[in-house]
Formats: sequence, C-alpha cells, structure tokens
Amino acid sequence: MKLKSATLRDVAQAAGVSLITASRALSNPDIVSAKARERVQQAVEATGYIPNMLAGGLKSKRSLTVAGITPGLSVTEFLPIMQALTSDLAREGYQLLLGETGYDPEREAAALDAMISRQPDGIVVVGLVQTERARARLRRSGLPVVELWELSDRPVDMSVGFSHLKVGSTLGGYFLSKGWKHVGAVTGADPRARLRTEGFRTTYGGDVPIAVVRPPSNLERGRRALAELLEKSPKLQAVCCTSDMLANGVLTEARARGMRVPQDLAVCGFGNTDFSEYTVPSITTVHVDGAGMGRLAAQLIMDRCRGKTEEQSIIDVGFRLIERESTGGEGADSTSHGLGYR
Amino acid sequence: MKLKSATLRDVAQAAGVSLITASRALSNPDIVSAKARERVQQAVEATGYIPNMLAGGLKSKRSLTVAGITPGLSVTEFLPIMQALTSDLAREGYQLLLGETGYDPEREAAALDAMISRQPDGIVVVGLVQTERARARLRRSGLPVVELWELSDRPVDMSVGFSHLKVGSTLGGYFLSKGWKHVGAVTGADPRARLRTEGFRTTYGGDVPIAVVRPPSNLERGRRALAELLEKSPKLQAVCCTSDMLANGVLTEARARGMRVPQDLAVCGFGNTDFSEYTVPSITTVHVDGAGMGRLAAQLIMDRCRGKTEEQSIIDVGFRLIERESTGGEGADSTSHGLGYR
DNA sequence: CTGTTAGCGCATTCAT
DNA sequence: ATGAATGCGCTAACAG
Repeated sequence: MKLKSATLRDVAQAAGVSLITASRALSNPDIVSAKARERVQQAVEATGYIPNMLAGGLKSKRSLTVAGITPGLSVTEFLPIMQALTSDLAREGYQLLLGETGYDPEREAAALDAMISRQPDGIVVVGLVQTERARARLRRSGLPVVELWELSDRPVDMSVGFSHLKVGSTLGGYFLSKGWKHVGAVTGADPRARLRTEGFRTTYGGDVPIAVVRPPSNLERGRRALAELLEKSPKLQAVCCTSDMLANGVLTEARARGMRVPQDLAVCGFGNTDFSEYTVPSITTVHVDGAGMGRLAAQLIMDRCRGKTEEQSIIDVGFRLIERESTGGEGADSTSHGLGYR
Repeated sequence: MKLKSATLRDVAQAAGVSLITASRALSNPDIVSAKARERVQQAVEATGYIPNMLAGGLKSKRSLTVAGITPGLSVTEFLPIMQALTSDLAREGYQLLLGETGYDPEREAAALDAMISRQPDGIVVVGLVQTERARARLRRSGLPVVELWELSDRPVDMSVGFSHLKVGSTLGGYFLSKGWKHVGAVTGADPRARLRTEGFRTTYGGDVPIAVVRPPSNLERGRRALAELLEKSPKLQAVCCTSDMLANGVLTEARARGMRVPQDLAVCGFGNTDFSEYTVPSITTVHVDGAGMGRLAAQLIMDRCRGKTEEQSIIDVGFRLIERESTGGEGADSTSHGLGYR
C-alpha cells in the first residue's frame, strides 16, 4: 500500500543526470544548465517527487522550520501574533511548529525541549521564558530566540514587546484625570494582566477593589466580576479591565442591571479587539500591535538565519490609549506611548 | 559561539557504553540493564544532550510530527479544534506543524506540499481538500489524513464532521415552526457558511433576503448586515446568521435602533461561542463540538500510526440547536441532530 | 557547469 | 543484554 515515494535518486535517474545535479536544479536552479534544469523539472513531475526535508535539514542544518510557543492558542490577544507569524514565515518557505504552555513553566520547558529536538531555525516565545533552566538550554542551543509581548532587560536573545506596567499606570493616570473617586479593576490571572493591574493600582493610588478572573477571560466572567465589585463597592463609578472581552462582560452586566454606561459606570478594556469599536457603547481600550510584533519576530528570525547580526535586540513597540464612549470619549482621541526603538 | 551541541555519540562516550546502548537507554529503557540506563541518564545531564529528531526521524520514518491545516488561525469556530489537536498530540509526544490557507486552493496545495516535505506522521485538514491534484498527492503519500468539520462521501482518507446543509435546514424548519413571515439571513462568504444558508433558504422556502459578509465575520459586519437587510425588507421579523459574532452584531444594531429582541426581531447564530450564552438577550445558536472533533482527529491519526486499521473512516459528530432568549426560548431546550456514527 | 566522495545523527538490522 | 556495521535521503565540500 505505502509504495515508497520517489527520492531524489529516482528523479536524477529519470532525468539522466547525477544526484547532485538534480539537487541543485531544485534548490539552486541558477547554477545549472537550462537543459539539465528542464529535464529535472520533468522528471519531478513524472515521478511525483516531493523532497524529504528531514534529510535535507539533517545535512544542511536548516530545517526551514520555526517554533512558536504560546500560553494558549485561543487567548485572543495572541491570535494576531500567531497569525502574522504563520503567514509571514510561510511566505518565505518556513513552517511553524506550534507549542502550548497553558502558562505552566513545566509545560513550557517541555515544549521548548520538544522544539529544540526538531531542530528549528528559530524560536518565538510569547511571553518571557519562565525557568532559568529553559533559558540556559535555549542559549546553549545557539538558536535565534525572540521573546514577544513583554519586554525584558535580560532577554534570552531578542525581545519585542511593550511595558505592561506602563499600560497600567497610563490607565491609572487617565482614571485620575477623569476625577473618578470610586474605581475598581477586573484582572485576568496571568502574570501580564496582573502587571497591568498593578501599574493601574499604584498610579491611581488609594483603595482599589480588584476582582481576579481565572482563565478564560470571557463575557460571563466579566459579568460576574462586575457583580463581585459592586458588592464590595456599591458606589463604584469606573472599572478598568485587563481585556476587552471582560470589559464587554462588565458592559453587559451593567446593562442587565439598568446602569447607564458611561453615566453611571465608566469602563475600559485592553487589546482593541475587533468588536470593541462597535459595541454599544463602544469600549475605551489600549491598542497593541500584535500582528506587527509577529511580523517583526518573523523578520528578526529570518534575518538572523541569513547571517545578519543584530545590534538592536530589544524593541519596544509601545501602545496607544483609545478613548471611546464607554468612558465618555468621542472615539476620536488616541494617545501614543513608548513608541519607537531603544 | 555556536558550540556544536552534544550528540548521542558524546553521551555514549561519557557513559562508557556504545552508541546503540545509549540510544536504547533513551528510547526503550526496559531492554537495557539498570546500571547502563543510569549511567546514560547521568551522561545526558552532564552533556546537556538534546536528541536530534531529524536524524531519528530520517531513519525510523517517524517524525512525531502532525500537520494541521486551517483556513485561518483566527477563525473562531476553528479555535477549539486547533487547540484540542495541539494539546492532545503534545500529550503523546507529537508536535503540530501549522499551515494556513485563507480558503485559497492554491495556498492549500502549497501548504500541503510544504507539510509532506517535512514528513509528518499524519495530516489534519480543516475542511475538505479542495483540489483534485492535492487529493491525489495526499493519497500517494500514504499518510493518514483526516478531513475535519465537513463530511465527505469521498474523503481522501478519514472524515470527521457534520452536515452543514442539515444545520441550515434544521434552522429553516425552526423558523417555519415559529411562524415568522419575514425572515432574512446573514451569511459569511466561505463555502460552509453558504452551505448552511442554502439549507436554511431551501427548507424555509419563499423569498429570503440574504446579506453576504466578507471575512472576517465580526461584530461590525453583523451590524452593517442588519442595516442592509432592513433596507431590503423593512418588515423583517427574524434573522438567521452563520456565526454567533454576526448574530451579536445584529443584536447590537437592533439595540442601537431601538428594536427589542426577540419581540421586534428574532436572531439566531451558529457555533455556540463562549459569549453567546451571556449576552443580553442570550443568543439562540447551533452547538458543534469542535474540541471533540480535534481530539477525535488526533486519536485517529495516532491510532493509525500505531498500526490500527480503521474500518470506520467517516464519522458524523452531529450538532445541537440551542434555543435561547434571542428567539424567545427559555435557554433550557436543546435538540440533538445526527449524532452518532455511520 | 557537473560529478565524486563523504558524511549529517540516529535507529534498524544482524551478530555476539 | 550489548555491540558493529549499514544506510535513511540529502547536501557541503571539493575536484574535474
């Protein structure tokens, strides 16, 4: 049944050239005579040849594969990243090897080992690599590594992201400027969300009741979180959420309770998810260029594969506060923070 | 800089055993003496050895890799599938190689070739393989292939899914039973969505204005679609949408226009996305077990790798209509269709 | 421009 | 239970 598929040797034989000429005709057509090239092409068609990249990679040390590690495939903030990564790499002939960690350091370490075993040409990790052991192994592997989404002053190799603390403090400042006295926060349980909430709380100062939401951060948990906050703080005027979906849940629960947004309760989210501009009211949020980060990571990896040595290995892509109706904005304003390279 | 990493030969040397004993100590520990096993373990630690699976796979014909091809990573209906696939495979030591097609047959064919080149142990395709050429190549490869999400009477190999036409006609029947006279449909542009809408229109009969939404099917486009339908049919009573996000957009636009749901307008979606139970009103929808399909696909592939020959290669996982507030339901009802194997 | 030679790192024969 | 030889399919180096 499993008729063994054609190898390059079969192609060479059918084309009447040597093995290596067939190899070159496919991987480096320019250095081969037009005649030979053509005959090899035909032989490929005739035999239905599909190259075996395990063999090629073993010899050449290039697997044309890049590993992508994410805490969760369905965490919506990371989708644009993975998407951009996948398509940009594919365009240049690289395939993505996917790994999931569930925010668990053990699984992360295991996933990284599984990846390294498969000899990728580079590794992209969403978030910072968590265990020192894994960091050491990555360094030893000598592979190009990009840590994404969060900045590190001591990255394994390269780092592309933004400051979550700064996002939080920007929002804290914004809430202060609005003069709200009774505010609360709804935060996802993951480290980055906590960091943003921490920045918010610190900058806002005073007493801020916080509802912690375990993953996934969906509409339902946003609704429950508002209920929880209102019990702690009945005079609540404004809520800062670590995702647009949670903010949408707060919006929904507020509506169900007959509270007007933003008059009775102001709400802001994070992520500038596609729906947040079109809800009623539209959601004030923080925009982060996920797709841009994915593209940048792909570029950095591929550049490195082609021998460019980067002087610039820590890139802050910044973020942007987008004011919309849910905090009384008109939807036109938008302020940039931390853009640019350092 | 790139100090060449340790190979199994180095480990064997450090452990004072032969190459092959080291190999066995790692891949088949039981057939090796406890003493040897232990010394190899220590040598692995000492040298920081990480196996090279390109080499192993080349020899053994098992790459412990499975290819997953999806129309789009961020198409939410497919997220549970990819997620389940990734984690179930990882648990058994398989890694997922990701490919995207954007619903384009050319890109699909290219992605499949890219995959086959990397010698996966199996291939999972979300949707049916579109070109005859690609189908032929897959068959020739001899690899286990699962086509997911849609049923085929002539699959490349195995098929796991449900009938989209039947989903549509079930909804058409439901709308009829409700006695609504002026109904419309909002449909995504992809083939499966069109199939569902076709089933709906045919079973409902009569004149059904349809708004076609180009991807991505997000909240905004759902809002616009309702606006479009209301122009064509001002007396519109009920709308059938091909995704919950579109339904949510319709809900939102209806609210913005002061229409009450379901009294002035009934709405249903598709996918039972996590938010649809918690919107106000909650959304009537069709549940499909994406995660289950992903798991099943993973299982079928792995079984086949272990030599089980399947007699059962076409599996209908069915679907379930979930009646909620947006069509006047209480949220308790739910009817199953097409469950079971055939 | 083409071919010959020599491995990449490992696992599957066989033998002991 | 262990080891020696062989080759998976391909490409990097050299030579012609």
